[in-house]
Amino acid sequence: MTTGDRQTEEKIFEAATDEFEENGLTGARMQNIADRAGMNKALLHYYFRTKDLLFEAVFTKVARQMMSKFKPALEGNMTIEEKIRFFFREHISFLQDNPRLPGFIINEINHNPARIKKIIRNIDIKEVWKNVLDQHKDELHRYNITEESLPQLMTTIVSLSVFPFAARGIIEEIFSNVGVDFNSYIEERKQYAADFVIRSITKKEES
Amino acid sequence: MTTGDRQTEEKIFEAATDEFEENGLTGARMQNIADRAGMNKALLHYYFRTKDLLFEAVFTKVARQMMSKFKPALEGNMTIEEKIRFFFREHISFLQDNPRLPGFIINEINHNPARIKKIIRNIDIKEVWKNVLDQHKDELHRYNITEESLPQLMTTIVSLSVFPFAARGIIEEIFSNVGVDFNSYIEERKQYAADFVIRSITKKEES
DNA sequence: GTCTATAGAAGGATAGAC
DNA sequence: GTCTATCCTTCTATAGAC
Repeated sequence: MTTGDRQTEEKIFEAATDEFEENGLTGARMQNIADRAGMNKALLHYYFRTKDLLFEAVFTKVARQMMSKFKPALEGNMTIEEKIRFFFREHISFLQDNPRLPGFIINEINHNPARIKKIIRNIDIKEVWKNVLDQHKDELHRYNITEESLPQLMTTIVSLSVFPFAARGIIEEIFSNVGVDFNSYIEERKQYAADFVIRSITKKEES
Repeated sequence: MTTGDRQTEEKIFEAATDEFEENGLTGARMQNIADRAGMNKALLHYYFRTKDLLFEAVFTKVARQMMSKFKPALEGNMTIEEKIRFFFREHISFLQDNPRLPGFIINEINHNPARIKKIIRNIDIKEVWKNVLDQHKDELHRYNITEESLPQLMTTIVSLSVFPFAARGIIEEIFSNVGVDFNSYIEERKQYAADFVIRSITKKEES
C-alpha cells in the first residue's frame, strides 16, 4: 500500500467522521462525504465497501477514544480528590476539542445499542472496578462511599462533564437569554464540577 | 370532525412518536409508522401532509412536555432544599415513564438546533430567572450561590437527572458486568442525587 | 487507484377508486 | 375518510474505462 492510499483512506475517514457526527448514520450521505473529502463516491466504496462498514469504522474509533479518556483517572496513582480534579480538567478539555462526540455517541447508542456493547465487551470492567475499590479502600471508607453507591458517584461525575456538551443546543439557547456565554461556562466548569463533587463527598453528616 | 378522525389522528401521532423516538427523523420510515398505527401510508399524508410536518408535531409536543416538567420546581412555593428533592423525585419519575425522551431530544437538537430554539423562544427565560433570584435571595446568599454560579448549579441538577437516561445503553452494559440493575439504580437515584446536591451546597468551606 | 455513468432499491408523496 | 397502485426522487452500490 502506497502513501497515496493511506492519505486517501485517511481523508475519507475524516470526512466521514464529520458527516456522521453532524447527521448520524441515517442522515449522513455518501455523496456529502465524497464532497468533503474532495473525491467521488465510488472511492468510498473502494476503500470501505459499504456505508455501514464506514460508519462502523468511525464509530469504533471515536467510542474507543472516548472510553480511553476515563482510564488515566481510574488507574492513575493519585488520591480520589486528585483524580476527580484531574478527570474534570482533562475530560472537559478533551470535549472542548471534540464537542460533537457526546451527542454523536448518545444518538447512536439509542438507535443501535448493540454497536457500543461490542466495544465495551473488550474492556475488563470487573478488573477496573476491583482496582478502584482496592486502591482507594481507606479513602472510600473515610468518605462513606460504599461499593453499592459507587455506581451513583461514577455516573454523577461523568454526567457533570458530558451532559453540557450533549445538550449544548438547549443550554446555549437558554443561556443567551440571560447573557451567559457557553464557552466561558464550560471553561469554568472544570473547576466548578470538581469543587462541587468534592464538597459533597467530604461533607460530614450532621447528627 | 368526527370522533373517528380524532382517533385516527391520535393513532398516527402515537405510532409516529414511537417510531421517531426509536429511529430519529432520518431513520424513521413512514411505512413503519403506518404499520404501527395499523393503517396505510397514504393516511399519514392525509392527516399530516409530510414526514417533516409529522415530526415537527411530535417533537413540539414532547419538547414542551419535557420543558413543562421544570416549571413546578422553579416556581413552586418551597425552600431550595425542598425544590431540589421535589425536582429529582418528580423528574426522574417522569423519565421512568418516558425513558426515550432524553435521547430523542438530544439527538434532534444536535442535528437541527433551530427546532428547539423556536420552542424555547416561547418561554420567558428572563422572567423565570428573575423569579428564582428574587424568591430565594436569602437562601442563595446563605448557600454562597451567586447569580454567576447559578447556571452551573442548574445544569448540574439537570445533568444528574437526565444523563443516565440519555446514556442508558452504555451505562446498562457497564453495570451488567458488575451486577448492577439499571432500574434499581434509577429508583435509588431520586434520593441519591438530591442528597448529593444538598450536601454540596450546604457544605461550609474550611478556612 | 481514481474517475464517469448508471443500475437498482428504497422511500416519500400523490392520484384516483370506493 | 380510507384504501391500492404508482410515480418520482434520492441514495447506495457497482460496472467499466482510464
